[in-house]
Order: sequence, then C-alpha cells, then structure tokens
Amino acid sequence: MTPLDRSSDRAIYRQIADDLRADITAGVHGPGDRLPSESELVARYGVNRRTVQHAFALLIAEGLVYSEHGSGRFVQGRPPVRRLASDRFARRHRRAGKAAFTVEMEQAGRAYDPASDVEMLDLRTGSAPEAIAARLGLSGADKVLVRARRYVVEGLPLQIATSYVPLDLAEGTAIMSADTGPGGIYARLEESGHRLTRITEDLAVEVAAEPVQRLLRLPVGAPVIHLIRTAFAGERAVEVCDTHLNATAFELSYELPAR
Amino acid sequence: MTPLDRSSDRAIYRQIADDLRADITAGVHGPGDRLPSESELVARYGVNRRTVQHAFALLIAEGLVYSEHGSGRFVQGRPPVRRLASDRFARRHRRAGKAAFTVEMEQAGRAYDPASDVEMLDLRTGSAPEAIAARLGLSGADKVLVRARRYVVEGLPLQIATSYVPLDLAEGTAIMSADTGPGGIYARLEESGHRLTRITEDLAVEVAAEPVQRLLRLPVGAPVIHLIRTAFAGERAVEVCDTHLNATAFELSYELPAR
DNA sequence: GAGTGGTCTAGACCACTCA
DNA sequence: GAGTGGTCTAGACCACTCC
Repeated sequence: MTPLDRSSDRAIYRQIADDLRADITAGVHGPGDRLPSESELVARYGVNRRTVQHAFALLIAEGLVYSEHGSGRFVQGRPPVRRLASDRFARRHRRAGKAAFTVEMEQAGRAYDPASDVEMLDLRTGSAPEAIAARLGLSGADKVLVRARRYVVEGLPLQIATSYVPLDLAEGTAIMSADTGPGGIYARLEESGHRLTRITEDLAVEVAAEPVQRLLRLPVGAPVIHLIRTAFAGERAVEVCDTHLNATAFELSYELPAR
Repeated sequence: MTPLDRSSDRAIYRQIADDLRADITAGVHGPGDRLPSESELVARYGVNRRTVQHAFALLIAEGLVYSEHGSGRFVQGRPPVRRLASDRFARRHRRAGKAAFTVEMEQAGRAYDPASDVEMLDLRTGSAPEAIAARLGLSGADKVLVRARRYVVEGLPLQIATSYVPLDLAEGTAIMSADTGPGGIYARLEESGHRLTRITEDLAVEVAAEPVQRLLRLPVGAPVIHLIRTAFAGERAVEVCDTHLNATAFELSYELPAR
C-alpha cells in the first residue's frame, strides 16, 4: 500500500484506485479474489466511505472489478477467450453435422452441448427489421422466419443470435423447428439446393443496452460486438444472422484478400 | 419529465437517469447539446446534488454523456462510422499509390491527408514483443523495424498503429523512412519482390488502458478494438501491424469462405 | 446477527469556464 | 464573478449474504 498524498493534484479516490489497480495487475489479488471491504479501506486510508466507493466505481467502470451486494467486491477475471476462426463456416463442418458455433467451442476445448446450452428466445414467422430486410433484398412486409437464441457456455451467456430466413426458404424444412438438425440452418439450406457461395460479416462495437445487457449478464457500460452475418447462395441472400457477443469473451480471426 | 416514484424499487438516481436517457434517445437533447445542470435537476426533482451526480455517472458509463468541468454535461455524439471493407488491402489500391487507410477514408468521404493526419510516435529498429515476434517467425532477439503512428481524422484520433517489419526486409527501402511513399509499406515490400499472398486479422475488444486511452482521447471504460494484422508473402510473415482503434468509430466488414 | 455493499441527504471547499 | 462540475466529509437507513 502506498500512503496517500493529500497535497497531490491527483484526487484521493484516484490514488486509492491506483493502489488497488496496481495490486490487481501485480497479481496480489487474482481473478475472483475478494478485495478489501469498504470499512477496511476506510480504516486503512483514513478516508470517508464515499471516497472508497468512488475509487471502486472507477475500477468497475474499467472492467477490473465487480460488486456483489452483501458479499463484497471481487477481481473480474476475463472470461476465457473463445476464438472464432475464419474457416468456421467451411462446408466440411456442415457435412460433418456440426454447426459453426459447435465447431468453435470444440476447438476451444469447451464443454458445450447445443441441446442444453442453447435457449430459444423467440421462434416465429413475421417481418424483419428494415436493416435486415434490406440485406435480404426483401421489403419490410415480406415474411421471414425469426429465430432468436441465447448461447450459454459453462454457465456464461456468450451470445444472443437472431436469424432471419425468407419464409419460402424455411418452409417445409427443419429450419422451422426448434432443433434444426445436424449442421444447423446452413446444412438445411444446402440440402434444399441453396449452395452457399459467400458469407459476409459486418461488425461494430457497442456499449450494451437493455435487453442485451441483461441477457448477457453484463455490467453497465460493458462492450458488446454487434455482428451481422449475411449468407449468400449465388446472388441471393438466404439468411441474415444478427448477433450480440460478450465482447471480452471473443477473439475473432479473419482472412483478407491481398490480391 | 416523469415524476419520481419514491416508493419504487428502482433507485431515485436510476429514475433520473432513465428520464434523461429517454430524452436523449428521443432526440429532445441532440448530440453535443448541453444537458440541464446539476442545480437545475436538484430543483426539478427535489433531490440531493449527489443523487443527480450519481445519475450522470451512470449515463457517462453508458457512453451517452460526457462532462466538461466548469462548463456542463453534454450529449455524446457517436463519432461518424468509418467502414473498413474486406477488400481494403487489394493490390489495385497499392498500385494506385494508396495505402489501405487512405482508401477507406476516401470512400467514406472524409477529409484526410496522410501527410498531415498521421503522426509518427516511434520509428526505430529494435526487438519485437514476444507475441509479435512469434507471428513473424522470429526470436525475441531478432531485429525489426518498429513504426508507431497515430491517425487523426477531422480532429478525432482514430487509431494507433504499430508496424513491425523484419529488418532484412525493411533495410534499403523507404519503409525505414517517415514517409514510406505511395501505397505504403505493402507497396514497398512488393517492389522488393515480396508479393503478398495472404493477410490475416485477429481482433479482440478491450477496455482502453493507458497510454492508448490518452492517445485516442477516450473516456474511462471506453472500448477499443485491438487488431493484429499479419501480412504473408508465401509462407513468410513479412509484416505485423498491431493496432488500437477507437471502437465506436469503426465498422468492419469481412468476407468468409462458405466452401 | 454481523458484515457487506446500495442509496440518499446535508453541507463544504475547490477548480474550471465563460462572459 | 456567477455558474458549472469535481471532490470530500459525516451520518443515516436499507437490502443482501453468509454463518
């Protein structure tokens, strides 16, 4: 512990935050460890409780600490990184009966079972939001199948994914069912003769807003990756998937043309 | 304005934040607008000043508001989105004498001049950090050229990019100079016979830490995109670029193989 | 029940901005 | 100099957790 410098330009609460941050990054307090309580720090530094709270507020905003009412404050461990590789939509995976996310989790050595770890949030026919309809080359009035799911891996909600499939492509296939079968939506589309030729992903980082923040169990201000994937069969967009990912839980890899 | 519900489970400061947030999203207060002062809100809601501050702290953490000491609190306008397209490293751009970032900014219609908007932060020969050296297939002892630059577009710092080039590839070329010439590093590498075959990008989202937070002029807790690009000529990695982007200022597009 | 964090009030002094 | 936000203290009541 560094003694406070009351004559410093740096605010007391920042000095306390600096002290705690240093201890965290130095490993004095590891991920999941309980940090000193407010009253302990009040005694240690000889400051008001609100000043200690202010220091913690800073560390929480930085994503280093989280708070549990009645229990204490703890070092935020980064969720283990899930790598999304650029070949995750390779046909061989679909042929092997595996959906892209399943492939990723297996490669990462995660305990993941699509049957129990994917919750259906919404499954209906309806219209698509304008931005999605535009990507599908549809008007807002055209009907699509809407499938919203939440993926929870090892107790951690990782992503909310909403797929939109033009109704004429989904009807009469397992895409309409809760369980789309081996290889997922893309496998079913290819079985129906819509061979995928191209997949694009547009991604942006946002600060989580309700209800995504709640569904991913994120703290206020936490970033999410908003990823919109469009799958093409020839010139036709056959599916759009609108996904929100727990940003700090993923690493994404892509390959770019150099030619 | 919604009157406060003192008997509600929802904290007073949250109710005030909800009220302000609703006004912001409804456009009552547009980007850059000054929000009501603390004393005004104290009078309006009949609460303590600290409670108003608590409400603002929430909106600031959410990235909706920023504060200027002595002046007021203002609606945070999202920086205009810069789209990074998947073909930005196409050879035709280099042939046309344009670096990838230049291409992007032109396509976005931004006023951007590489001669004045790129600041050199570091230019030296030395060793690369371990993670970078590994990507280059080098040992930590091997010498590389290090080029760190900050890109400021229309007054907004957008990215900090540090390139690492094995010294044997950089020596004797303009890559060693502050100005790498038309088409940038990649154009010079190709002129030396190192025809680029493949470019990979690995990206992760992080909460900005010093000094990146300062260099990008970001508020506490703001997300950055940490992007590591590796350029290959045949099997050899000829450059690694380690970049931090202002996360909310960019939208990235990629194309994925479906086959 | 003891300890923890969550919220709210009252009041104070300060630093900064803008006219 | 008036108004703004930044910081700090003192004290209070409450809700939650864990034993």
